[in-house]
Amino acid sequence: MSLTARSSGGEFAQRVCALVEQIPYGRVMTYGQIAALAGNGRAARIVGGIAHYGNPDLPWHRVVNRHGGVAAGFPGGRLVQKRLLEDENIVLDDDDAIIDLQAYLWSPYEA
DNA sequence: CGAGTGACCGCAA
DNA sequence: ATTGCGGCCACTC
Repeated sequence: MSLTARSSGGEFAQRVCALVEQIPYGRVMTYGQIAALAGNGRAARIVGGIAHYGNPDLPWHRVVNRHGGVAAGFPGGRLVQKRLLEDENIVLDDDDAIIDLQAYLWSPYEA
């Protein structure tokens, strides 16, 4: 049907996908926040699962963990994601690949 | 249909 | 400061 790609039929997953897709350039969101906005602040892990099985076209590189850094699992490694974030003018910490959430954390209410 | 799993989060030694 | 453990919920095979 319309959900051609691995769309994760769950409603929760679709909301997560929508939020990630709406993350603007140069901004990031945390798994916990996305999960909370999707309806379950405790389902942060599910967000990661959706990222793995969900639509690969979404800017998952703009999604970071509570520490403001990319977690494992990203295709290529944190170096790849770090590069993608830097490509969006996002400043990362030296080698920890940690970004300033207070500066880049975005929320749909801010839009 | 059932069980396992995970791109997390928070807390405890 | 670091390391380890459990819990929690939805998705996939």
